[in-house]
Amino acid sequence: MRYHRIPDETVRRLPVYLRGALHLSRGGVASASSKELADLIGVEPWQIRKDFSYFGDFGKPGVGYDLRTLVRRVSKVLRLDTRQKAALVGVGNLGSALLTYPEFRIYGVAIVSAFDIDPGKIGRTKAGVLIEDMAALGGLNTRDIHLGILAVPEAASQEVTDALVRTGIRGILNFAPRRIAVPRGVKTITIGIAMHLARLPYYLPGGGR
Amino acid sequence: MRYHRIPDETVRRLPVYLRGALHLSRGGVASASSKELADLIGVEPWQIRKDFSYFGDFGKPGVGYDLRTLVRRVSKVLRLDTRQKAALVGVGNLGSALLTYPEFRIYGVAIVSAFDIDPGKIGRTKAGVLIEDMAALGGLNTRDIHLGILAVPEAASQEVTDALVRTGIRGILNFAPRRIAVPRGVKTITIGIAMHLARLPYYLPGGGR
DNA sequence: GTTTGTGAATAGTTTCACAGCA
DNA sequence: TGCTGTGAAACTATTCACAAAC
Repeated sequence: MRYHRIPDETVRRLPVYLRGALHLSRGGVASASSKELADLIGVEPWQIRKDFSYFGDFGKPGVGYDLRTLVRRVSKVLRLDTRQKAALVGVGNLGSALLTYPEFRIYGVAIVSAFDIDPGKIGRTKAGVLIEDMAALGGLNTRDIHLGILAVPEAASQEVTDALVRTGIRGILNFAPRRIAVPRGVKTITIGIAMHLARLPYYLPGGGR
Repeated sequence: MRYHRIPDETVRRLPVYLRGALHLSRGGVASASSKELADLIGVEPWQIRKDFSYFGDFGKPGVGYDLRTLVRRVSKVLRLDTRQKAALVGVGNLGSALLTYPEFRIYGVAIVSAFDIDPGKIGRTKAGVLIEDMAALGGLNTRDIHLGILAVPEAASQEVTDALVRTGIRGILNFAPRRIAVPRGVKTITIGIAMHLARLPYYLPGGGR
């Protein structure tokens, strides 16, 4: 195995592989070949082998991958081997849905803190998480929380981002429909839900493009 | 201008440009250069010019792009020049949030139909949309609905997808955390919310990768 | 002078095909 | 024999730099 930088596209696929491996593993399967894994999750086997080769060398020729090892190695690369905590900002419709979203558990990421600006929500508890006043956003640095989930209206997104960065957040999952500015060393991933829906019609058949 | 196939990555960025252009246009601005647009939305100017060059030729050297023209051309390419209708399946927490999601309006896409399996929800109205019985999913082909939004649990996703395809849906925005199988001619875009969050820790600083 | 549109150069990603290990 | 790991080839996308248009 050679020490390559791991391509971003590979990093993007790792959670997919991890989910598939966990699924098989929990079903009692001990090992799987790249082909079996690929068929399960809908990619090509060589893609999986190539991706694994960047941090590599835990497959056995003639056999496949030991799933426990696979899960451990991929988790470690993604830093999901230690439990990650996230703070949610914006407990509106989307934020509320995220608070109860079951999928985060699989990856060992938990929303442990929530903030909103609405006095009607502040002080209440949702999905076991106390909703705090956004004006008092802070102290996350001392609580080992380094991930933020941004589910506020566009107009507030940059301001809230700045507050998150000040209190030590180093990774932000952003649902506001625009790029947010962050200093070097802070990573943002923007999910533009409406933008994804908006490009779907392009691919509709007929109409002669 | 030459007739290139438009790269997928360009198609992905078009809704971003469209949103920026609409924003400026509504603020009373008549035209903008690639640099102005780029600064607004956080990309590089040459990227915008290159992207536009694929379906091209509506900028004026020395001046920039007329925003009305830009909006019209990009909308046409994305097929957002005619109002698009979407059906939502799964009115849980996430589905409910999507029903009230204001961003879809900007692109002229509307959720006009919703389905669920829960008898407690069927027959009720949410955000002005009647929730119908998922068992009766059909007839969308006669209602000019060709987009589907899938917000059901993973276990139901393939089955529901098949039903959607049978009733004429040709584009699916999938929130279930796995690839869904569709026949040729049907496009799916999967948004794996948890998977995006799961790759965020990889980019956290420190830890010596 | 300013800004577009685009070939050419560079960078990044996917796919192939096969040597080598179990 | 079956499957991994990986160079090399093919493909796709980004970035540059500049001639032409206004």
